[in-house]
Amino acid sequence: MARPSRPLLSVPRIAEAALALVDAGGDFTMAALADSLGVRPSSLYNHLAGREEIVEAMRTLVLEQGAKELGSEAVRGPEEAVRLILRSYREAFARHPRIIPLVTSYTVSAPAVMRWYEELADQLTVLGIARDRLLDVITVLDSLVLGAALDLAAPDEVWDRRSTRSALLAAAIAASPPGRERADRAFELGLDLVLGGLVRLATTASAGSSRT
Amino acid sequence: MARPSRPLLSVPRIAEAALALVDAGGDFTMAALADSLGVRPSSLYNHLAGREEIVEAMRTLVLEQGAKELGSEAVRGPEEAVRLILRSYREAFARHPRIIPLVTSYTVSAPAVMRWYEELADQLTVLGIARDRLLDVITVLDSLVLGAALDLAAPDEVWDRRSTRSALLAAAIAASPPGRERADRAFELGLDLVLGGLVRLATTASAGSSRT
DNA sequence: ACCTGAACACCGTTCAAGT
DNA sequence: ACCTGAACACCGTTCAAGT
Repeated sequence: MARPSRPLLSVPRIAEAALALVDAGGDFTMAALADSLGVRPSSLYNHLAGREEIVEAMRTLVLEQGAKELGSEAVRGPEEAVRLILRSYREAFARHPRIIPLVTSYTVSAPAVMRWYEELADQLTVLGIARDRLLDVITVLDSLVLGAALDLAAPDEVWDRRSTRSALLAAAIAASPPGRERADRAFELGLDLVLGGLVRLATTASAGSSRT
Repeated sequence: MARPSRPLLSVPRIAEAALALVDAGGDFTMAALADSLGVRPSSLYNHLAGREEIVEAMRTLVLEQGAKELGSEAVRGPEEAVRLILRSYREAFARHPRIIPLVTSYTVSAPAVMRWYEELADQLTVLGIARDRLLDVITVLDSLVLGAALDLAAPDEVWDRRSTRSALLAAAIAASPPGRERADRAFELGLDLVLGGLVRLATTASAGSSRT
């Protein structure tokens, strides 16, 4: 059939199909991806340079979905705003937890991702975080969210109860709800702990610099 | 030459050689690994079931190195103890940051890893964390450390200064030290924020439950 | 401009043969 | 028990040919 009158493929269509494969099976191959699009593997190279660019397109797709919800809610203040930003970022990954391992070693430059960090920087400044501390704080929040997202990709039983000889740890594992519920509760606790610390950091820093 | 009088290979030797390849190049292939051991690829299968088991052996190797330093220092109290545990875990990965992306999808059962969580559970209990909160807290700390470790595997320039239109974010990126120094400073800040929160959590919880 | 089909080098893994 | 060499199916990628 050679060239169709209208293109069968596009970068977003390819990324969506790849995401569906990863959601279902944890990974994708060029052959399976082409198959699911009703096309030959070599056709994909008319739209992207290769597998790596497909992964990049998937990440952009996921984060753009998350960014949509960002401005939609009324917010009571900067602390609440930071909470919402962090939650929405984690939830974007929570919808497709299995791409996380594919996406971890990368350079951030996609506009959709950058906007997320810009909003975060703004709200942290309103909260009172000093300029020279800003990127350290962003890095901490990034670590927490990425680690929490990673936790979502983990198996339901993160810790094997039978492989410990500690009664204390075994009991804690047994008492905790499984999988997603534990992950969600823990993330909210993490937000409480870190944001509590941030508010105090902002307060003490501004008290110290009030004579400037 | 067929079978040698003494085995040329062993699981630890294979894991070490694979780790050297990953440290140098970010990944390994069975062919390159066999080559670096002076052996044919098929020989590896006499010692492990396949590539996946090699990755597992590498993780165990890295975490055992980190666990060695664990009990060696005198400690002033449980908060300091928790700090040391978290630091040593992150530092184990910091020595081989490039394995982190290979190792992120989990099932914790290796004894070396379990001992780390046992010690953490003990010290958190001494600190005053309630039993029913224990696994949530461990999950938060796990997220922070894993996220911070992931940050170590990232390129020197995590954020591309030129791809943002926010003057605030651009200035923060420009002002921050590059690569490892930013990552280290941010991790220490993360420890301060979370542990501060944990101490307050322990205090308020024990105050609330004092009438039990 | 965009899909195809054949061909490429390379990948992880299996297994009978050898000592 | 442990290394070898040949063979396997599969992988991502290239490119001349077709419209």
